[in-house]
Amino acid sequence: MPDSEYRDIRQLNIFSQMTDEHFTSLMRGAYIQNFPAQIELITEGEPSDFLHIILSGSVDLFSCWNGRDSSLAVVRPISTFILAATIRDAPYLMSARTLEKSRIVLLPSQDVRAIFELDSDFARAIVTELAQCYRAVIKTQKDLKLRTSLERLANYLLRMQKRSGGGATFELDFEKRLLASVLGMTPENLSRAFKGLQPYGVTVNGTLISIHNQADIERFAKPNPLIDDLSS
Amino acid sequence: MPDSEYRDIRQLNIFSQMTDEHFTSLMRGAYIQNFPAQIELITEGEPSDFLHIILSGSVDLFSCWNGRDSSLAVVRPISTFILAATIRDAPYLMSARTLEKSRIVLLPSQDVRAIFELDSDFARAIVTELAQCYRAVIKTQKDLKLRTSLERLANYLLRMQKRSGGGATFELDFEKRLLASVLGMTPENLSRAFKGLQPYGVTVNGTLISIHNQADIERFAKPNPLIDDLSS
DNA sequence: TCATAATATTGACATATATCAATCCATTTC
DNA sequence: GAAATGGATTGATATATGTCAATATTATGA
Repeated sequence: MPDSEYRDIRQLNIFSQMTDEHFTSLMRGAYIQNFPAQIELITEGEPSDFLHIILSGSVDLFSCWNGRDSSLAVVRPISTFILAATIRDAPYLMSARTLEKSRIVLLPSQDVRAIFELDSDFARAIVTELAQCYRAVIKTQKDLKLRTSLERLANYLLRMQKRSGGGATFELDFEKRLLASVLGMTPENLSRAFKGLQPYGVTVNGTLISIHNQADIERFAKPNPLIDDLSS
Repeated sequence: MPDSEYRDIRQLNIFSQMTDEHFTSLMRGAYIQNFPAQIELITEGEPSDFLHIILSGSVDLFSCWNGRDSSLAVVRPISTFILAATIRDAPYLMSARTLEKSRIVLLPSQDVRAIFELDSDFARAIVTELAQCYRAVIKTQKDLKLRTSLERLANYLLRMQKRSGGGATFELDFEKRLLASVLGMTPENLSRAFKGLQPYGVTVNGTLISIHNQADIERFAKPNPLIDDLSS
């Protein structure tokens, strides 16, 4: 593994406070791999053998039941995923597949749990991380239960706008079919939802979104930090 | 606080491994109170001043947005709630209200965080707890996104049946209006959903549920441990 | 015990969302 | 560059779910 990647991983909140010795020991057991697009990295229900770290590319976390499937989240660099399953030594609740060519680090779950027992700063960092993940899912659940699909789309666009600098135009960062699934709707409905936002000054051209009237769309979307603030 | 309650709290997973000294110190700062029904204990958005422990009664965790509201969970004894907000020193994401007369312990969040820094066994116990909470919410999200309301109800009934011993009849443990909100539907729709399960051998009489044909309802509900197992 | 209030149910209807089929459009592949 | 592929859009329609109003049922308190 190149030094720059090693340092990038070290700077993740979850690893930044642990001792050098423990970090080195964790990394010694790491596998690093480049995966092509559309590879299933993880299948729900299987034992959680590895904690994953995504260094480049993007990964879709999804789940299937009774012939249906739904995307729960898209993970981007640099972050870990499947932490809770690793810690609890429990089966994966979601499957994961690469959306594009992606570089992934695999840390054996056993090693992670062993260091977790040894290094209490690592344990505390995991607490903080899990608490944040938990709160993120609660926010998603509120989004799903309290909002219509049109409202979810409007707020999603405002979050993306903020994340990409706040300008009037920005790009969607994955295809609409996937976005529909993340937002809990069908692709057809997403198309119609985009049309439904036109009266509020939102236009779409391929993956390019333009917000012509910020006040209008915000008045409709009513974004709320307790649902839409990604941090905190 | 009576000794028996003190011991009950001590036996919660999150507290059972910490030193006596730290536990005693935590409990010294605790407030214990009996609340009547329908008291709002917590309001979303406010700073998380206390970690709550419910000793008796029941508490509804809910959230509001744009004039709508939805119940996210019902908490029963003996357990803690609002752990993630306490740990992150972040605002509550949900409100909480007593559903009936309830006995609640309030632990100042500052104290919890202080002991969290001192006692690494406590920190590790919190990791385990948060990982479980996280996985529980992910399961709920899968339930919401992958199932229709009829399927959610069917699986909910199967979970309750299991929890109450597995017999053919059992009681709902809160009113249907609340159940509807927890399941993400309206009370009217819940009524119709109960009717919709009759062809699968489910009958309802007030709060008493009877499952006349276990195989039939299971064939319809298709329960899945990755969604419906409360533990793991 | 009755009176009152709250919850639950039902029916009629409106809206939201999904499904299916056809077409359009962009991209890839040869 | 033409064909082929897969995603995106559109229209027609079906289904699921929500809303409103009326009534029934249950719980509550004087």
